Amino acid sequence: MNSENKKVITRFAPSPTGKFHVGGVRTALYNYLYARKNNGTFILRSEDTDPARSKKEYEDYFLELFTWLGLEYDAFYRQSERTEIYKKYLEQLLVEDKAYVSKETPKEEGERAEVIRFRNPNGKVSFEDAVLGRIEFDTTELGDFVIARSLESPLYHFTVVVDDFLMGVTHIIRGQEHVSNTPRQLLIQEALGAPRPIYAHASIILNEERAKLSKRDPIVRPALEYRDEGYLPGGLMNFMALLGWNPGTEQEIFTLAELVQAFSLERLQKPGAIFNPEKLEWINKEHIRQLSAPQKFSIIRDYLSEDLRNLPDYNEDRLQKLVPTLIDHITNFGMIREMVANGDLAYYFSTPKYTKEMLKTQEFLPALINIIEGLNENNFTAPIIKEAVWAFATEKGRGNVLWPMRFALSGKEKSPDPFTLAEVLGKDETIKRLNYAKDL
RNA sequence: GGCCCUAUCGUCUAACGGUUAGGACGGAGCCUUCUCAAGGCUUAAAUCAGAGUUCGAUUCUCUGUAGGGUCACCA
Repeated sequence: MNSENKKVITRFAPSPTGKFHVGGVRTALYNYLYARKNNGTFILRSEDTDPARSKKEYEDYFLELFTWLGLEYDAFYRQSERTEIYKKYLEQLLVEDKAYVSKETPKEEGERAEVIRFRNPNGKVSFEDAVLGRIEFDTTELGDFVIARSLESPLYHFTVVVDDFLMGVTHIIRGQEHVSNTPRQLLIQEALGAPRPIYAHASIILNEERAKLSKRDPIVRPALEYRDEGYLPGGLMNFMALLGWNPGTEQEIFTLAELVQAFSLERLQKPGAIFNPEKLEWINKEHIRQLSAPQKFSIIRDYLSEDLRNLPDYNEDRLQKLVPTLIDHITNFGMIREMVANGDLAYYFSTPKYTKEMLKTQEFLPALINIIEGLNENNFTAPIIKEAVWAFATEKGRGNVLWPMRFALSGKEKSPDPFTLAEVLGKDETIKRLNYAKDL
């Protein structure tokens, strides 16, 4: 229909009127992916034309979010700094009588006695949506809608159209809640003589009640909270990408770069998609696993508490050995914090306290200690320890040997297996704790 | 209510008009196992309803039903 051969330019245009919610991450991502996929340009634009609701801190919020996500934009605009530009086009429409100054009776506080209304030609408009197909509207019901409070105070529908026009935006990818806004914007475009971009209205993201995500939903917290809870940006984006889009293959785990390669407008879904937190957990876990060992280590260390670090036996060699075990137990790094709070980590760095009854039996501890004494401390790994202890444990009843061993090392009803514990603790510490248990 | 959109397992989804309707998450079971996880294997689970078109409808058309979005001097 148009812009087919032009360089692709997409934009994401949040309004700094609140903390950016996760739902928006998907729209931002799709615009980013499509631009990158086509070697195009991705623009970030702050739609801060409402002085009453826009706040700098909210702009900072989504800027910080973009940094965390690693979504690089090629240009950044602030609509509040473009008043003169809008004014010029407003005047043009006024001169051409495509808009007019209208006398009003203010109904609410802050309303003006005079606004600028668009002269609606009252016809039918239709457009070809990349995901929804042909959509037709009768614009009569829209009336002569307001496009500006005054020459210096333009409203959303107007600024969006002017900016998309001036910035050369070729593809508008946004949520389906915007389809009913499209006719107004089409009308303004025509009045301005602006080319029509391609629209792609992605499915709505729903909560468990099948309603659009709103601020009150516990899962749609401000996007940065996902960072604070220990989700990886790649994991979050991977999950969001799959809400309303699929690659057409059975691949489910993607890096950002892979998403860029796989993305296409054609595979955007029509039906609304429910935000499913369990799948996020799984996807995030897969991303955690793909981290390098040093990355895992340093992130885990960041989630440790001061108290834990101050434990008498705290040392990072031991933490290093603990990493694979910890990674196995988490789907996000916030769970490390929980483990610390629940006391599931303290025993690695301080001698556990427990009573002799909890060991169930001390009978086989001396023999067990003997076996472990015989192992080489430089090759003290879980498989080797298991191999050394297994036959003995089987002979005496595994629960009679393994439970006291594990308990002596952890002081916990639940913990990783005793061999893993022993490896992390090292030979000396293991024997020390076993002796303590034996003599209790 | 007007206008607009949508309809495949509980969820995310796949399927040139011809498939035993596939995969994943979650669930269940089994294996492993001193505990808790992880892991491996297995398994249950869906085409909203009714007409029509067609040799043949998940797929196309219509109607119904259900759900959702949107109706600002917000964006």
